[in-house]
Amino acid sequence: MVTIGDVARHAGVAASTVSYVLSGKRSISAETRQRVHASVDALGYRPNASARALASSRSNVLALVIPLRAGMHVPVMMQFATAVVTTARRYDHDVLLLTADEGATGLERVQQSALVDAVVVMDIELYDERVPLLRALDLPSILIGFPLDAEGLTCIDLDFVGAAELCVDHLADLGHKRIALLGTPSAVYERQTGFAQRTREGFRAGVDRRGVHGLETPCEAAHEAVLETVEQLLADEPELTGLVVQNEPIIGPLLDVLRQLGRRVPEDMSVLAICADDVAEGQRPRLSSVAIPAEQIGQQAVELLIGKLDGLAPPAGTLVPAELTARESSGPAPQPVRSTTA
Amino acid sequence: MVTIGDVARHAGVAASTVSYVLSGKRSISAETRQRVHASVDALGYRPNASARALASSRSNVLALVIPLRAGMHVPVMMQFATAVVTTARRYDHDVLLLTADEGATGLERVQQSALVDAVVVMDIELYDERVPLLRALDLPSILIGFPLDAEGLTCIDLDFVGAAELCVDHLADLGHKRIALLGTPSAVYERQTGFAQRTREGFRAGVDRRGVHGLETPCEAAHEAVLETVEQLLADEPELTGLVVQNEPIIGPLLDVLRQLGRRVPEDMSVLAICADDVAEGQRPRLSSVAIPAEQIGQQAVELLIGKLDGLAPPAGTLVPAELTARESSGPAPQPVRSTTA
DNA sequence: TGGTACTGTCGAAGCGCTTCGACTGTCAAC
DNA sequence: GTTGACAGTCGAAGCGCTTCGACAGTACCA
Repeated sequence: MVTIGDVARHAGVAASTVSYVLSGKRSISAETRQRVHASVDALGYRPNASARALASSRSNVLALVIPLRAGMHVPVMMQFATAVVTTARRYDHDVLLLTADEGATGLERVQQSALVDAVVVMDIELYDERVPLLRALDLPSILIGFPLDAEGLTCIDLDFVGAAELCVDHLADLGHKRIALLGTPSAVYERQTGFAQRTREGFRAGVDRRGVHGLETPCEAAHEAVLETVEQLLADEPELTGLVVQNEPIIGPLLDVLRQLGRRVPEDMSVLAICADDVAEGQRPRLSSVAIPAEQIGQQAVELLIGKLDGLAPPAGTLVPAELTARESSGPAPQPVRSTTA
Repeated sequence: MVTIGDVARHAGVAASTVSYVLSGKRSISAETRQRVHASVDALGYRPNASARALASSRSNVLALVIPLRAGMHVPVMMQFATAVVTTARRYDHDVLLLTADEGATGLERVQQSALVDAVVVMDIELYDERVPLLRALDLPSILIGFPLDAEGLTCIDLDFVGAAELCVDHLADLGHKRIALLGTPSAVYERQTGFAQRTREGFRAGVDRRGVHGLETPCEAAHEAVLETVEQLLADEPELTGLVVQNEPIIGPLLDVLRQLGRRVPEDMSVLAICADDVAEGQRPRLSSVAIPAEQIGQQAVELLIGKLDGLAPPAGTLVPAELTARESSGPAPQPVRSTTA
């Protein structure tokens, strides 16, 4: 193991000089700088993370709290996680993985033991138990998702209210009068998960504003559940012609169910999804959708956090604007037919 | 921030005594021990991780290298990751997340900077570039998956050869004569990913041993690709009556395609999957399957690793035995029909 | 020509912990 | 009564780094 002292000796300078060359915190002559860098390379020096953390009280590690709960769609979470790790690395930070089941305790632990400098928290509920803790603990943090009371916290998320409104507008523009929101499993609503609640809120607002008729229902992930839910929806509203889906795992089954029930997409039923673009593209017909830009959000979250660590004042809340991409699954509302087929 | 010195003062002992009480590395009188614990609680003391790591050259952090590659099934990986984190916590360790795209470099980095004590590597290829590095780097490691040459390394995985053989045997026992392996996307084979290769190997061995006729094909994840692949399979082998699937995301589409092609499961076609139990249970009909016990493997991996850190000699390779659960999707082979239906 | 202001470098202190060796009693054994 | 062994505790050193203050040297201005 080669230490900073070895490098200093090799380069014929003091250890502190090596430190300053590496950190750039004081000006060093070009010549010395070069010599030090040469020695670093020659010896293959790599600073010891613990020593550095101890001396500087900065570990260069971020914690990422990922949810492991019922009804969460795993691939999307993974995209967030990946973006967080990749971006953190770009700013010379590593990422410690905390599972949400360690809950608030875990946050306290990593902060008090100075394991991490800051934390990224995913899957925020409207009344999240971690929120008061985060406010109290002076550990810089960013939430991916908005609690009801975001006072004093930095949050970022897709504008789900806007996403739902965009969907309603799109359908209304196409002439649909009776539409439904096929949501997440009910457990997600019961937990008061922010994104689900806000989507519902946006849906309601859109429906009111456009004067169309809107139904809402949660939906579990199993194939059978999808069938039942859709049948129920059609029983409640036989003239239903538009569906907004916020529930990635049921997208495949939903399209099957519609086929099975003899409803063509988009001729008889327009389907709009709030999901990752590749999922939308992967369906047949390709789904019109509002993308969940997980990568962008994850990246921006880390950048805001790093900014905070550098003393920048971040915006309190960042809503990433929703964008709708029209593909093949949405079209003009079918004309209501009476029994006049000949 | 309360330090060990504060605790010592509060308890009226030396700092080293506090340290020994906490680590148990020297015997301490019951009375002192109690006093120290009382002070720890009273002050809310939590050892500083960096200081501890620096002094003891043990960070109590494990690295987890997760794959982010084409064709990997995300939910299963997540199960591994979760099991690893949960188990690590049980042994008082944390988990640092490394993405595979930092590759070998990442491993070198975390080792040289003494960020982690050991590493869990997932998604091993037969000729994995990280394998020689892991052998060279003296960083305790465990691989989830087997490279071709596992000499000097500790590996653990499901016995995929056995899993495939079990599937072939099950079908052969039911009288099936012509079966096929519907595998992972071809990118996974091209990478020479161990689990895919070994499954294929077991399939071939089983087919030979039982004297049945076996086809093999990779399959991409899109719905259309599944349709094409199955049609091709049926064109090549019209009398096909058994399918072994190792490709979680296509399971849903596959069942649809079979329905669409008018093949009833299991009356006309038996389907066996190698997948997580909840996925198998979630289908209609419920799939007969060989489970991928991600949780168990992840847990055992960490336990082996912690053992290694404590100086225990681990077994070189651990193959978790495959187990087949017969559910509703497999049944006796249909009798071959000529055109004698009336 | 002296004062001022940098620039570039060094040495030492200190981050909070572990661990080694040393010291003090106690108690059993001879 | 020594002697040894051992349990229980302490102090000091040191892990590898950052950072602060000091200081020499150079440059510039009055």
